[in-house]
Amino acid sequence: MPHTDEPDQVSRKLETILRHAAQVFADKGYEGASIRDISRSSRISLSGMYYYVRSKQEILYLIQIHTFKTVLARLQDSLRGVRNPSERLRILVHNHLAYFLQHPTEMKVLAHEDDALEGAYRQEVAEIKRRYYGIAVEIFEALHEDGERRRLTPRVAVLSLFGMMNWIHTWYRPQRDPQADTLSRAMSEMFLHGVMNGHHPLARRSLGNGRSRANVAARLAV
Amino acid sequence: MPHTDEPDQVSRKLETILRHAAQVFADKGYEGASIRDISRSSRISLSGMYYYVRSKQEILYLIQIHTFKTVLARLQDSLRGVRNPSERLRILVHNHLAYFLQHPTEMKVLAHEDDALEGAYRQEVAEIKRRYYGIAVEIFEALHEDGERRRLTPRVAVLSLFGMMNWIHTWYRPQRDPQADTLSRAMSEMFLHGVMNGHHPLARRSLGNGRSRANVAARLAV
DNA sequence: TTCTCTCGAACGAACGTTCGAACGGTTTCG
DNA sequence: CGAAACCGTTCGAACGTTCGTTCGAGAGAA
Repeated sequence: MPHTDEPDQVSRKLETILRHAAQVFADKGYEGASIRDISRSSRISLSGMYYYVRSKQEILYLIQIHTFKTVLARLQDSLRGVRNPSERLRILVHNHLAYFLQHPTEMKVLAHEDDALEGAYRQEVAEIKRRYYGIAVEIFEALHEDGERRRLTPRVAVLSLFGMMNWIHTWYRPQRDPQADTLSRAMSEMFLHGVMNGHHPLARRSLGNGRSRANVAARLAV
Repeated sequence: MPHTDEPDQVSRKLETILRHAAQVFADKGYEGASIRDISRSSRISLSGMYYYVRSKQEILYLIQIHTFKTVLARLQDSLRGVRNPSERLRILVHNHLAYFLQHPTEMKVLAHEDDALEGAYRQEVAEIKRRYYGIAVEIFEALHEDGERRRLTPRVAVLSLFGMMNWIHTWYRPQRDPQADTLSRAMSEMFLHGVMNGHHPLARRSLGNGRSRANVAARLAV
């Protein structure tokens, strides 16, 4: 029954497939999931899926590329016009986590099926990942631009930050854990100032200082 | 040919299987790897493997439980006698990363095949994980024992730290990246004091904020 | 008829697991 | 002492199932 009513029947159905596929991949892993699982879940016959999609790999590719492009585009949008490096860092963390928690299944597929793709698919996703990583490195380097000596390589710092954020898919429970705003503030603060915030790292002042200040810092976010 | 010379022929061969299995699981993922792959790699016939092992799940279980128990035991050993919370935290990070980098394949299997186990196998591993997590939480809470108000839930802080550490298996390259000592110092410092170490978090000098910064930002921006 | 979409049926390959035979060494016992 | 029975170990062959993918027929609108 072609040409019904909606804007684009084909891409709507492809979206349905990808939506269900992301769920199945998130549940059972890419290798553990079968096309039949996706077919059953999306109520499209097994062979019918191949009208919309070339292979199982392409399904994974489409999920990853779409998710990643969206996250990257939103980040660039949110970053536009913001110059302060700390603020830019907080925006990156918030952007990442907000999308993460809003689309947990896609993000799990992105984080967990990192090396399931092969060949051209793999390279295309890697290219976007590199751009995303590059933005983070630039932000990190700007943080230290005012002549402060560097204690960490940008690589280690940025990948550690990504680790914090991406690992969430293994433990986050919506009921139990803070929402995106709270969580991203917490992680930004952790990354920038550590959990011992208020104590100077070396000249450890033995006062219970910096209390209200820390509050304001969190609220003002700069 | 039973009873040759070595101490325990059977457990030696089981170890061989587990060693090769860890490599195969790390390369192709638990679901993506086949018993035949492990058989080929360890030079033991397909059916011969079942003399040493009950099932594919049991192979994964044995790898995970052994690795986890070893890491936990070493941690408890290294922690013995150390009271200072910061020092304890540094020991935990160093213990984790040192083992991680020394046994990268096992650690990847531990970190990546988190929910591949089922039933009793899964619960046994979860129990050890809980103990490990508990130690980290205790250390974190001791860090803040001196009346400082808490900005982070221990849960979020500790799981973020684990995220930093466990994510390493996705990016670490022995040639390129720092060794365990350097890396664990970097991550401990990051966790405790953040990457902005040296700046007080809030007392941001309100200079014409970032002329030179803005320059560089403009150059770097996306 | 042609074009877009759908799907039942089938393909060969690969999967985890099982079975029973065979091997060589040890133990038992006539 | 020699043969038979036994035991721990190994493995080729096969089991039933599931996998990703293909094919060709068919349905309905243009």
